[in-house]
Amino acid sequence: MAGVNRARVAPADKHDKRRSELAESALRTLGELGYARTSLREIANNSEFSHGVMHYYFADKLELIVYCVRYYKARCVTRYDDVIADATSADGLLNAFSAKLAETIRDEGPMHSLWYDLRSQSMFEPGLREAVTLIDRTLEEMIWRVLRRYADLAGQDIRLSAAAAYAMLDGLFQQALLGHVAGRADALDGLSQQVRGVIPLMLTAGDRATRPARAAAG
Amino acid sequence: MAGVNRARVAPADKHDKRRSELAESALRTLGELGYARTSLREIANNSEFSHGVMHYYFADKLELIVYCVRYYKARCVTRYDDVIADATSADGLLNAFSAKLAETIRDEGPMHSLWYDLRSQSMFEPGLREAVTLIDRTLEEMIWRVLRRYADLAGQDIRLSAAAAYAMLDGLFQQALLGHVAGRADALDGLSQQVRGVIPLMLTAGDRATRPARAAAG
DNA sequence: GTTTTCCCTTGACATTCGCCCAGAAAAATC
DNA sequence: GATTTTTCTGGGCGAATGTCAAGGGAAAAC
Repeated sequence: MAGVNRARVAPADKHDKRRSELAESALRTLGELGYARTSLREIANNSEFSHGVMHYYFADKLELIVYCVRYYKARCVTRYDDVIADATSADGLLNAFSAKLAETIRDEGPMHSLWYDLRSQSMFEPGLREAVTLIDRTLEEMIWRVLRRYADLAGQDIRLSAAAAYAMLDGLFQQALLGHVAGRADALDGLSQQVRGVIPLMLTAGDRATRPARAAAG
Repeated sequence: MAGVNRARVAPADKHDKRRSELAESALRTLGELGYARTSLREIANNSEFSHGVMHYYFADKLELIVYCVRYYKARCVTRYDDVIADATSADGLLNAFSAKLAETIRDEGPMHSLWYDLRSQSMFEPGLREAVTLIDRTLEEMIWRVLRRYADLAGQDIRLSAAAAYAMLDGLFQQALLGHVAGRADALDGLSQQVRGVIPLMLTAGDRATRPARAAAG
């Protein structure tokens, strides 16, 4: 009844492909308006389909949102893998990573706004929690990979848990995003500067592999 | 036109008092349902008034929300002042502060959820930004006071900006809140542990005023 | 005691929402 | 080319929303 009849060729792929198209369109609208103000009709208006089709591919508004969140995740997982792979020195990694953080805010600001919006919504909407928790975990692992590579290049150990390291960097990132959205011109440069100053503190020695003591001033 | 007619006695005080009552009631509902799902009728239902009165005291839904946010701020400013005043040693301050952080999540969880909800909403709703930015700044100053007192007691210097320190601690706090709301039993203890491990890293020497190197493990 | 002012209730409004459905259009199958 | 299946359209439903207006009723002012 729910539409899981497969005849012969490859209808499942087609089905998923259309879902992805709709999700992509939905993400664009969600990124602009946020979770609360985005309606299925608005999503459909910004796509090439009518509003009825949303309910054909998604049982529920929540199912659409969750699908979008997972779909969005897929594009984030490998965002900093190049940075990790290309790095040849601790300082080089630090510079590339901090720059990339600022860059993704500049290039994909609305998407990040949406992420924080949805994560907040998950505190009130239990149906969102599983997907949100999974993404948060994935991001934590991503940060952890960066940090481990940085520690390797610096020849030192990390003295933080993966959870703590991610939480703190996420806090910096979020503040920078807020500043960026609010129009503060120095938000992005400030983020890079802060990250370059903070990450060395997460290693054991702290003062040897990087520039002098005072880290982020402004 | 907006209702600034004062006759004789003290109508302004009465007016503001009622606004505060309504704001308090609204905050209770907002904390439970979040910004998106809370309607003026729902707020009124959870109060002793009817839904029409909201528009009598607040021109707009947004004005009500902003008033609520500012009203909520007033109760937060001095939350850790006792901790600062009562502390006699760096370790004592650290323990008291980290415990208080976890305590406020346990006691006022919904209110904090609402705060993060509204802060996220401010990225889509420009009308919220001013109030949100102001609160964020106030919280930053609060954290900075704690950190400065801690540095004084430890006889060391802080090697972070106020913005960076707040952002990172806020990140830890937010993750703990998310875990707490999701039902993770170790979220609160984990926060205290993480904070006790992280804050010493924010000072110059890092390894002398506190316990050994490895800080937050789990 | 009458009038005026203020506070609040109640009901209604236009709009919008998620959801559902009957049927058209398109694609696949025979 | 006919038939079946899949995909999509557009309208409509009930419920909920923010906002507003008309009016009651109590307190204050005269």
